[in-house]
Amino acid sequence: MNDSLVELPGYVLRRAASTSVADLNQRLSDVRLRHADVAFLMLINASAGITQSEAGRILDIKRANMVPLVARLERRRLLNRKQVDGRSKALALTAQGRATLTKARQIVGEFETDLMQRVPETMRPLVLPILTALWNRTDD
Amino acid sequence: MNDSLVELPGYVLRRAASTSVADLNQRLSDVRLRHADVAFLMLINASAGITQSEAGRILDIKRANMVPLVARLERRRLLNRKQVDGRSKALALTAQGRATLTKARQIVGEFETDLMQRVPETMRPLVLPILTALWNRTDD
DNA sequence: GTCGATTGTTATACTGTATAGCAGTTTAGA
DNA sequence: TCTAAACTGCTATACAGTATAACAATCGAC
Repeated sequence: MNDSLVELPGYVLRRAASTSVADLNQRLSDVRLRHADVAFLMLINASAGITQSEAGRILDIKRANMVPLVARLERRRLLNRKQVDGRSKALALTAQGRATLTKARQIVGEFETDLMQRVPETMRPLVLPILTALWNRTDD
Repeated sequence: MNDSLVELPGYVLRRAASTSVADLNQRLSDVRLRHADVAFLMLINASAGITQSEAGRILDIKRANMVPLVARLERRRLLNRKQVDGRSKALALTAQGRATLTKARQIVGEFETDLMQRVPETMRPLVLPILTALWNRTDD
């Protein structure tokens, strides 16, 4: 069996993800957000009125861990919550949240561009299909 | 700009890595190891006599964090340390370490196979090249 | 031979993530 | 309709991973 780490797709996948997360987080420090915050804000923006639980399911964030995440972004007035029934709370971006998201999106866009640029041009069209296949969204 | 998370390679990369790490860790619980342990053991096996610091540099593990990692594996008699000069300690696998690594390698092999199987056959040859390019090993 | 760099180490802190349990609410079926 | 099961947000807590700072001992280069 092959015993060099750099030839194990699983290992390289982990390392690639960890360096790219670090890179993105550093870039996002300009807007005092982390990568998970931006994913969360993007989701709310695209699905206004979504509940915490539902957002957690989509982003794979446990209910318990959504609490401090939402609280922090609410404290910064980037989103607000509205009781939709006795249990659920609907999330929506504030105007400030949308403005901050616009800035964050710019940063993410540059990051994604730079990320793709690392891949030789001929392979680029396969990056997303391959990563999506590796994700295997059904069993996460 | 594109605003769907599932179309952002960076996001999909993170999710793919996180589900695959969880998967591998679960499989490795049979031998009471985690993915980082196996990478470490594989490196020592391939480079007997490597020092802690050097291993840390290769695996991107901080010197301070190597200490409990090495201590735990040494306590389990999977590796031993030999003072090579006044500072450095050379790492090597014990017989038990090699035996455990053999089992772990089997598990990793199955994991890697299953991982690749998720990707349509025609794209498979590009998985490693693309992941390696995304890793961008020079700036980690 | 001295000074800067390196090694292993301790202590510490922060992030991310996981589980268990709780009160209140909703929903589905007997 | 009533009840049991499922769901929601939440608290408390724990653990893994990772980061920094500082230290003593040692090494290496000039």
